[in-house]
Amino acid sequence: MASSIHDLARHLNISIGTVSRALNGRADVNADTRQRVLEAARALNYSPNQSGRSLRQGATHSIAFMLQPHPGDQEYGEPFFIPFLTGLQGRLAESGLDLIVVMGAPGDYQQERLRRVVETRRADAVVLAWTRREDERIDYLTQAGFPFATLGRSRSGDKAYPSLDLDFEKAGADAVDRLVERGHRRIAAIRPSLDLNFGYLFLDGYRKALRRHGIAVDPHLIADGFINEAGGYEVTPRVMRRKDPPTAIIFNNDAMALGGCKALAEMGIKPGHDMAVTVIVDTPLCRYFSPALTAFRPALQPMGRRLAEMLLASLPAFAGPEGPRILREVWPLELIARDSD
Amino acid sequence: MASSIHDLARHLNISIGTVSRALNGRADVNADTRQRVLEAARALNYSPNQSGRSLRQGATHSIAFMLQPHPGDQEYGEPFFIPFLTGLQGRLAESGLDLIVVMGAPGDYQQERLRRVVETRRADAVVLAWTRREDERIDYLTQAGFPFATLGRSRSGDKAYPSLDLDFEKAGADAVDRLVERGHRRIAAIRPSLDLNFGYLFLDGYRKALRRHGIAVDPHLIADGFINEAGGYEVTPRVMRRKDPPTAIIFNNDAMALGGCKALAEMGIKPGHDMAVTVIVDTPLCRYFSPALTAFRPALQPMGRRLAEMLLASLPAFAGPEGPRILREVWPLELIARDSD
DNA sequence: TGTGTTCTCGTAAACGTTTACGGAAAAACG
DNA sequence: CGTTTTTCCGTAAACGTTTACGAGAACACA
Repeated sequence: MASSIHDLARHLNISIGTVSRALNGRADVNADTRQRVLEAARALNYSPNQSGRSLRQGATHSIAFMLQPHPGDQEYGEPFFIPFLTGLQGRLAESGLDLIVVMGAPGDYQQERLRRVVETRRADAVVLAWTRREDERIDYLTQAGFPFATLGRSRSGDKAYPSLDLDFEKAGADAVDRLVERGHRRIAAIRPSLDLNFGYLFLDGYRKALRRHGIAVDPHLIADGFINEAGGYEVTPRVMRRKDPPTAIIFNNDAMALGGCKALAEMGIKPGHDMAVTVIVDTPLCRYFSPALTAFRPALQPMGRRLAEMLLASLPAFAGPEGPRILREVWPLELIARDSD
Repeated sequence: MASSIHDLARHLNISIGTVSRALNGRADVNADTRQRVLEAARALNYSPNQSGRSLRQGATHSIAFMLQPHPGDQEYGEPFFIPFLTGLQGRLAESGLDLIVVMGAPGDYQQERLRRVVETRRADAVVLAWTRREDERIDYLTQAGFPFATLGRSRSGDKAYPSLDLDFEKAGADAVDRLVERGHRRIAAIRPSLDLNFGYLFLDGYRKALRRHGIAVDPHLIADGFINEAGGYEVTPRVMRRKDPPTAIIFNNDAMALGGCKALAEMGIKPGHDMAVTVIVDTPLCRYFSPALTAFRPALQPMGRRLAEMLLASLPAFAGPEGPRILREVWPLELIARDSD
C-alpha cells in the first residue's frame, strides 16, 4: 500500500542505500541524485516507516508523557496539563520529536504502565508529572538507565536527572505573609493526603513563615484530604470545629478549595467575608468561582518548553553545543489577588 | 542492554522460533517448553521490542487520538477530554491496545500532523475529535484507507466510519423548550464561528424549536464568535444592543458563556435574574460559576468506552463475534438545571 | 604514466520480531 | 510391523530501514 524505500529505488533505478543516504542528508551522494530522490519521494508520497527506522536505529524519536487522572477524578480532569503539554510539545517538535501522551486508568499507579513503555521501547525518554516524596518511578527509571525528566522534585533529589518544579515552599510562605499582613493569626492549611511532594513543600513554607512571624504552628489547623472536591468538603469542617477556629485557610489544590468553600457555605461562612481563602495552584476555576479565589499561578506553557529543553540537553543525541546540563530549576508562582481574602 | 528473544533462546537452548510461538500462545508448542519459556521470560525480564513486532506484523498495537488546543487557548485547555480519554483508554487497554495522544500546537490545523501519524504508521487507527462540517481529515483518512473513528459527525456523513456524537440538535431544542415554558420569547443563540459541526447542529435544533413554538427566528439574536472566553465577551453585546434585546441566551460552549456573562455583568445584567443563561455542554466551570449555570451534560467516560468499542468492531483484527458494525450513535445530553435560568 | 585522493554508489548485514514451511520423532492405527 | 497421522521444533525469510565497507570512476599531482 504505502510506498517503501524499495519502491523509490526501483522507480529511480538506483540502490536503496543511496536513496536512504540522499533522504538523510548524508554527504556522500551526488547533488543531482539527491535532487532526483527528493522529488521522487514527494511524487510517490513517500515517508519512512517509523517501525523500520526505530528498529534499525534503536530510537523511536518520541517522548512519552505519563498522564492519568487522580482516583475518583471522573469529571474534572486536569486542565492544568494542557498548556504544559502545549509548551512541551512545541519544543520537542522543533527537534523532530513526537510527544505521545500515555494514558492510564484513573487511580492505578503508573508503575506498571511505565514499565511497559520502557521495556517495549516505545519512547526514547519519558516525562513524569507530580512526583511523589518517595517516587518509585524515579528509582525504577534511574536503575533501568532510561532517560527521563520530571515535573516536580522528589526527596531522593540528588539523582542526576532534569527536573523542573514550582516553588511551593515560597508560595506557602508568601500566602502566610500576605494573610498575616492582613491581620490573620489563625491560618489553616489543607493539602492532599497523597504522598505528592508539593504537599510537603507547601507545608514547609507555611510552617516556616508562621514561625518567622512568631506564630505557633497549631497541628489542629493542618489537615489532609483526598485531592478532589470531596476531599476538601470532608476535611474542612474538621479544621473549623475547634473552639478557636481559623480566620483564614490556604488550600493546596483548587479542587479541594472548591469543596472546602462548599463546606464553609453550609456553615454560613462566606469566603472573602468571614473567611480568607487562598489557593496555591491557580486554575480557571479559581478565577470563575464566586468569590474569585486569590491564588498562585504557574507559567505552565513556558514551563513545558523549558522542561523539554532540559530533557533534550540530557539526551546524548540532542545535547546542543555544550553548556553544562541544567539539572533542576524551581520556578516562582505568581500571586493573583482576587476577592477571597 | 534489554534482553531480546535471542537471549531467551540461547538461555533455554531452543530456537527463537519456538520461543516466539510459546510467548504468543500458539498451539504447536509443548506445554512443558511453554512453561519453561514463560518462566525464563519472567526471570530475564523480557518483553518484546515494539518496533520489531510492529515492523514484522505491520501493526503498532496503538491507537492515536489527535488533540490540540483551540487557537488562543493558552490557559484553559479542554478538561472535557480527560474523562473521555479515560473511557477510551480503558476499553482499548482491555484489547491490548495502547492509546497515544498526539499533541499539536494550538491553532495549527491537524492535517499535517495527521498525515505524519498515518504515513509513518505510528498507529493502527486514529480517533478524531470535534469534527468539522466539511472535514478534510475525514476525507484524507477515507481516501488513504486508514481506519478511524470520530467523536462528532460531519456533513459527509454517509461514509462508512464509526462515529459517536452528542445530540446537539435535541439539546438546542430542549433548551428552547425549557426557556419558552418559562415565559421567554426573545431567545438568543451564541455559538463558535469555526466550522465545528456541533455549532450547526445546535443551531438547527434551536431554530426548529422556535418555529415549533410559533416564534419567528430573529437573525439578530444569533451570533458567532471565537470559541473561547474572549469570543463570548466580544459577541454577546452585539446581541444585546438591540432595541428589543433577548431575555435569554443559549451558549453553545462553556468558555463563551463565561465571557458572555462577564459582558453581561458589565452591562449590569445578572444571569439568573435579569437574564436566563443556558449552556449546551456542561463542564465543571459551569457548576462552580456564580450563578451556577444551567447546562446540558454529556456522559463523557461512557462515550469514550463506546467509541473505542465501535472502533474496535471496525478493525478486522479485533472484530468480535460478529454482530453488524455500529456505524453511528448519537447520545443524549442531560439537562442539569442550576441557577442561571 | 603511475600513484594517491576524492566522489559516488552498490552490496549486504543488521535491528528484533513473526511465521510459512518442512522434517524428525512420536503416537496412532491397521 | 508398516503406514499414516500428530506433535513439536528448527530453519530461514520477511517486515523497512540505516550504515559499514568496499569498489569503480574520476580527478589531482608528481
